[in-house]
Amino acid sequence: MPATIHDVAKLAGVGIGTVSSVLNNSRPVNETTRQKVLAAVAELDFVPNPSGRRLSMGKTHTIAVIITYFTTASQFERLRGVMSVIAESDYDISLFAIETIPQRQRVFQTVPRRGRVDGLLIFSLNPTKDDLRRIRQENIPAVLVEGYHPELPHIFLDDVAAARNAVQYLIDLGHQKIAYISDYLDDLFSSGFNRNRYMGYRQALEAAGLRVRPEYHRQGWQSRENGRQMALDLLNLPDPPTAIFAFSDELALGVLEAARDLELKVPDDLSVVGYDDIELAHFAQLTTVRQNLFESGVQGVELLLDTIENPHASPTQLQLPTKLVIRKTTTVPKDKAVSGQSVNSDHSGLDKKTSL
Amino acid sequence: MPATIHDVAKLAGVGIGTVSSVLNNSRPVNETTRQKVLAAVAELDFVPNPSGRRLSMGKTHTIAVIITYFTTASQFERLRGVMSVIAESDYDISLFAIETIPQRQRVFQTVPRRGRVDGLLIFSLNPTKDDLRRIRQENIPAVLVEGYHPELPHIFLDDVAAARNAVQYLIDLGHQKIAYISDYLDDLFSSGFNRNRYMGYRQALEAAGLRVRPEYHRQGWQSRENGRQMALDLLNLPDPPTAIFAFSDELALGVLEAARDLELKVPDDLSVVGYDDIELAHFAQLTTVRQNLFESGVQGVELLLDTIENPHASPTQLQLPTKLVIRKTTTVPKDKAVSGQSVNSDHSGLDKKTSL
DNA sequence: CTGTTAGCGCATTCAA
DNA sequence: TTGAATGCGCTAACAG
Repeated sequence: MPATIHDVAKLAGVGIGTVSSVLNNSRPVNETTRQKVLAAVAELDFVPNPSGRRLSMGKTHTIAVIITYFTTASQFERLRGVMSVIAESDYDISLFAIETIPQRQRVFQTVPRRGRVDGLLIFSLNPTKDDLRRIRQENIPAVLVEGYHPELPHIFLDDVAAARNAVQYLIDLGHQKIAYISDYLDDLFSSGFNRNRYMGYRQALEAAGLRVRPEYHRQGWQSRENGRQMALDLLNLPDPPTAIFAFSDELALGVLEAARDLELKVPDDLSVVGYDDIELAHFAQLTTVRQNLFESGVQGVELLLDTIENPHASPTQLQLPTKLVIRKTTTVPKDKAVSGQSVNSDHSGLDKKTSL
Repeated sequence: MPATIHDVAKLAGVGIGTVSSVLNNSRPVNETTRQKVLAAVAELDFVPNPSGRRLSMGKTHTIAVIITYFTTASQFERLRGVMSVIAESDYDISLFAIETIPQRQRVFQTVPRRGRVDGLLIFSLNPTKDDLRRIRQENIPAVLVEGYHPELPHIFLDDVAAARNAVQYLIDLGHQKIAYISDYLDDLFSSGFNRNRYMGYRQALEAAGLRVRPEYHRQGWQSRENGRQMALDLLNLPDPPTAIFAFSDELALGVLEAARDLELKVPDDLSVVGYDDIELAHFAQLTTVRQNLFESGVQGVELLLDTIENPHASPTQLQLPTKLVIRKTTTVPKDKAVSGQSVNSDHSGLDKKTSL
């Protein structure tokens, strides 16, 4: 069994209070005794037992990261952002992935507890009334990343504008038949951002006097494979779209696969726009709405850490910028194309960016 | 402040021992009092404080997952495997990402402690002598995933054979100028598997009577961008390779980007083989060595959970199978190609697999 | 400046 | 079958 603070105290010939003081700099200690203690600590290779200190201090030094869509690359990039700042702090990360409704319930019932974690970082999920009640009752700091709640600090995007802007870009290119594929518009996992992106999509169409066709909107669980299926369905329609706007890059990659399956050339036969700008969007040369995922993770923990330190500040809301990154999956539709000319004909390899 | 076991006991009109017994089924309790306790638990929405529990039981119900190369998709797929089994257990996951030597030291110095975690799951890292000493001294269960140590349970691949097989395939296609790009052959982060893959590469060349050219081996930190750089260097050689075998898919994707930069056609101008078969290898139609990453995570935790339950079993070693998955980034080299014929000319979309 | 003690919340042993 | 007492390892308040 590992050494305890008592072993150290005995070996150093001091009391346990002194050892604790040395370890935590909690009160001045005579330099000589200090050295004796340090020597004993080194000798015994002593590291304080976290359970003991947690119990005593009423602080866990642990942050729960609650993640839905744990299968997607975008969540991983956020998590990487989180880990990069956590590595330099003295907090631990406890990871909770939720994929199903029962899991969601179990996690929200047991995790947001004082004595269990010091704070909650919640990705892409809006808390329900019950969730919020528990969070407030336990008085536990919580930050939403890609989520929204008036009473909780959160990091969000202007999804309506970003989506509208992206679809507007397609319209400007000359597209009139633009489809939208997305996650389910209303389920327990939606953070509402899905709905917002859909709204932006509609707004752009309506502003251009284009009809919103219900058959051009497909919904399904987030995965590349589902993106492929939904795109296949759309492209097999009697009057298929010439452009597809996807709720996420994950789905957009599926669209690209579907185009390949059907031997359609992208962008000439089909334009595709994604959302997120995951690392692989660059590889796939996907035109997409960039949100800085890594950064959202970084800002999220930092905000949470602040909130833990300073619990009584009013909830901060942080809006992250988005950018339409134009790469090589979008161009003018075939019937509008002037022969021999293509909007995306350059091969500079440089991303062209349009500020939102 | 949340309710404690004392609050429950008082409300139910019983002793705390009884409450504990009900909660843990640790001794028979009269059905009537049992119901009273349960009612009080529900009323107060009581959940035991884990720190108290841990301290008392000397068990943390927490597993540390130590991950290097946390930036890569392959590690994420492993982690997903881990989370899928953890969700059904009553263990928590504590995540430690290590990217630098100091981080590595700090993590291995503080994390493998009884009272801190119940077990260690280590990804793609071989423990040093010091690491092992601490692990044994603390008597803490540890499992290596994509790692090797004679005294520790581990999950590994036959990397030598898998790499040899992959390079052999390139040779069979007619390639003679085959390069290898990899992680640094010897740094503290290498799990030795890198060296093994290099060995397989050499063996295949030597068996075919091909010269091993030092300038055809490049080393660099794992990232797509580095893969691109290394490939660029290789392809700008006076006598460039006609095929590149990459230590990982991450690097291989960088090679594909480099080819695009140079306007080389893959596979006609350059064949590329990766290693791992991450999800995006499918999207990129990359020929690669498949190791089932998700599965390795699953097997890893399961093995660890077993070891925690049953600490005195002798260390299990599990070899996972690999498969060369042939997609569309490999073909016969240009000078050998019979005009109009291409080995990979079919477009069935089905992966052709070769068992190792 | 430092040793001693109380108590954090729980499981468990010892009595009853 | 159950209540009370003990201790897990630590921090912090208290007393010197």
